[in-house]
Amino acid sequence: MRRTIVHADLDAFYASVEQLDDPELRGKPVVVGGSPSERGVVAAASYEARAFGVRSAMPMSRAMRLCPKAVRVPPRFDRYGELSRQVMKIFAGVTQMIEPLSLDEAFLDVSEQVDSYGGPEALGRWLKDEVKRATGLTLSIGVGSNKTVAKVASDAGKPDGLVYVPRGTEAAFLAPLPARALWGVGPKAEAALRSAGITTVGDIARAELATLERVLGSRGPFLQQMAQGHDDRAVETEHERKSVGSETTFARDLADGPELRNELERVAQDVARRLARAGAGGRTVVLKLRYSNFKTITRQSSREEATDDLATIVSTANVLLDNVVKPEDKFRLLGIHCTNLDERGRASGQLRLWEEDAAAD
DNA sequence: TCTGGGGTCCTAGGACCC
DNA sequence: TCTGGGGTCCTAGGACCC
Repeated sequence: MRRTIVHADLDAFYASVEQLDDPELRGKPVVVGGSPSERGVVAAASYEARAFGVRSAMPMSRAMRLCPKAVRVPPRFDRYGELSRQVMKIFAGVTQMIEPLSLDEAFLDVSEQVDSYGGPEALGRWLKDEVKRATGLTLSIGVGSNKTVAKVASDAGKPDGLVYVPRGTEAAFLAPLPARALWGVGPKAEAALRSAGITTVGDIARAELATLERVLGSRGPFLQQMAQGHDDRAVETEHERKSVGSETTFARDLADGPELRNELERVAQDVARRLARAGAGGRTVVLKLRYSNFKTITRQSSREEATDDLATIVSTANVLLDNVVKPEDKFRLLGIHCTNLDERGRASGQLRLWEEDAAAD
């Protein structure tokens, strides 16, 4: 069947919201994220800040060095959630086949609706105009015959883009792009591909399958399919949550002691609260520790019955910590995750993406 | 330059069962 | 005193995405 898939992505979302709500910030470099003195990183940067080389996930200290005039704003996830819901409602007015990927991004299957909107580009234009009118935010749109093409197309047009890739031109559209443009190719895969002489999506499309499997393992065949413009993955409207977690990086490294154990309890409270809100319990408690040298370990413990009980989570995590900690250890991060969620949690998970926190830009 | 926090998925080894 | 093997669960680590 001939499908038409839209990928919609709000531009520099968190930073754009801050500029929307505070006119003083418009036209200025704005960086959303934690403070440099507390080891924060950039969650989103306005395009004015990006001009200085500031990027998402960059240490805030570096961002402020690159762009000393940047205005740093702490994130306001509740506000981003409000606007996200408004935008998702606009999408829902076009089709019920929506797969939100984060607060600012979604796939839409508009196969049934595209003709009545006057075609792919007209439908994309309508979405952009409607979002702009209702919220003041700019949206980038990619339209194509599958998810891969739609996603890459919206990335290609940013910001405020509208890129339509007609059926039959998928492979030609993708071929010149860097391998990194494909979903699932990160720094490691990119480096491994380069060492095999593969740098573009077109190279992946043409490569020997055996080479790709050697370099990328079991993902090789699927990535080649994507690179050739083939992707029959459906837009998934249901999402099962698999885990609930919380973690915190300390402003300064902590050795074992009351301060660290208090942080553990605080993190556990956050997890228990969010489990309760989701109506979920987990059978497995995972303790995550990052040492001052950035080495990260996890230790987990499973039980027969799922739980969302704070005291249980705290005591389980404390025992896991007891089992690994040495007196000379210093930690920069502690996290607790609950996995193997019970049925209640998985069932209620699908609503959360629409309603809850967050991913970066 | 000094590295967040929310997640998902995959791999690989070992225990255990039949 | 030289080997089973398939299935499932648990654990630990890592790549990747936003």
